[in-house]
Amino acid sequence: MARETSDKASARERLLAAANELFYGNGVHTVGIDRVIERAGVAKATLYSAFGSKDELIRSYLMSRHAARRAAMQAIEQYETPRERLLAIFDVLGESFGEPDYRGCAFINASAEATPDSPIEEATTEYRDWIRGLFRDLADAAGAAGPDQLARQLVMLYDGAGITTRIDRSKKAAAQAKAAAAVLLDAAIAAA
Amino acid sequence: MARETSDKASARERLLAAANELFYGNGVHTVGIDRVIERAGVAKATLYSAFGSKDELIRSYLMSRHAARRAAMQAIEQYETPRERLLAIFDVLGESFGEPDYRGCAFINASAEATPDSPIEEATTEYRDWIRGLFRDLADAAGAAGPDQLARQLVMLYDGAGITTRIDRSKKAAAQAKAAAAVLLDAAIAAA
DNA sequence: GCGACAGTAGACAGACCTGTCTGGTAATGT
DNA sequence: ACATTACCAGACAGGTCTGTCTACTGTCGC
Repeated sequence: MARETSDKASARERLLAAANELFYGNGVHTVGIDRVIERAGVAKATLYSAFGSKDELIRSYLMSRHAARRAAMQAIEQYETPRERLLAIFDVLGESFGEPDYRGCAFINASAEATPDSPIEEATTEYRDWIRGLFRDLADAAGAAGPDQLARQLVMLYDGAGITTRIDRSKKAAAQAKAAAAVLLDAAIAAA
Repeated sequence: MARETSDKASARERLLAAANELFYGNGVHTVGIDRVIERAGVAKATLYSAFGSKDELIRSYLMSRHAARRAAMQAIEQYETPRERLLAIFDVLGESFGEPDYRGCAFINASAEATPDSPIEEATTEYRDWIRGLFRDLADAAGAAGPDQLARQLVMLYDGAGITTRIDRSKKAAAQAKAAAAVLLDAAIAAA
C-alpha cells in the first residue's frame, strides 16, 4: 500500500507529463491515446484505471498546468507594491513565452477544440476566474478606480499577448503588454 | 458554359456557407466532411472537385471570413478623424460579438487546431497582417508615437476581447476594449 | 440528337480513434 | 506461502475520418 501511493503516482505522473507535452504541443484533439501511452511507457489499461477517460485526462492535464502557473506566479510576491506585483504578472508571462516550444495559452487552445459542457470548459473557467481575480485584487490594492473593469481589460492584454506570441511569433509581446498595462493601471489610479 | 459559372458558384457557395456554419460553430477538426456535404446538400465528389481537400475547404472558409470582416470594417469610414475610425473598429467587433452564436475569432480557433505549415496558418497570417496594418495606419494618421508598437498592443485588446466574449461570456468586452484602446491611443498621441 | 459536363448517391479502402478485455509479471502485506 | 495489487502488452470491437471510385441524371451548346 505504500507502493500504491508511490508507484501509482509515478504512473500517473508519467502520463501527465506525456499528456502535457503532446496535448500542449499538438492539440488535445489531434493526439490520440495511443501516442500518450507510448510516450509515457504505460499500458492503456493503466491510463483508463487512473483517469477513466480521455476527457478526464485532458482535464487533469489542464489542472496541472493551472497549478504550475499558480506556482510560477508566486514570483510576483518579491515586489513590494501592488502596482509592481501586478505588472510583474507580465514578466512571469514573458518567461513562459520564452520557452522554446511555446504554443499559446493551453486553456484558450483547448477550449477552441472543446464541445460545450466538456470538462475542458470547467477547467478553463476555473483558471480564468483565478487570473482575473488576481488582477482585480492587485488593481484594488493599488488604488485603481473600477478594479473589476480594469481587471478584465488587463486579462485582454494577458490573453492577447499569448495569442500574438503564438501566431505572430513576436518576441516582444510580453513587454509590450506590460507597457500597455502600466498605462491603463496608472490612468485608473489617477482617476481614483 | 454560362451555367458553369452560376451553378458551380452555387455549389461552391452552398459548401462555403455550410462550412462556415459548421466549422465556425464546432471547430474545423470536429466537423467531418460528411456533415458539411449533408448540410450543403451536395455530393462528396462535388466538394472534392471544387476544393480538392478538406484543408483547402478550410482555407477557403477562412478566406471568406476574412473578406466578410473587411467588408464590415468599411463602416469605420463614416467617421472623420483617424482617432474615431480607429476606435470604431471595436464597435464593428462588438456587433459581431452580439451575434447569437458568436464563438470567438475564427482564425484564432482554427489555428489552435492547426498543424504547422497548414493552409490554416497561411490564411491566419494574412488576416492578422491586415488587421494589424489597419491599426497601425490609423494610429499613424492620428499622430500617435510608436504606431507599430501601439498597433500590436491594440491587436492584443482586439484578440483579448474576442477571447473574453467567447470563454467568459462577457457582453461588455468590446466596450471595455474600446475604452482601454482610447486610453492607450490618447497616451500615445500625447507622447508625440 | 448527342457529346460534354456538372452534379447526385453511395459503396469502398485504409487509416485512426476510444474504450474494453484477456493474460501474464513482479512486488507487496500478511 | 499466498492473495492482492499495480502494472504491461496487445488483441479486439465498433465507430469515424478522408479521399476515391463507379454509376447514374439532367442540362447545355451545337
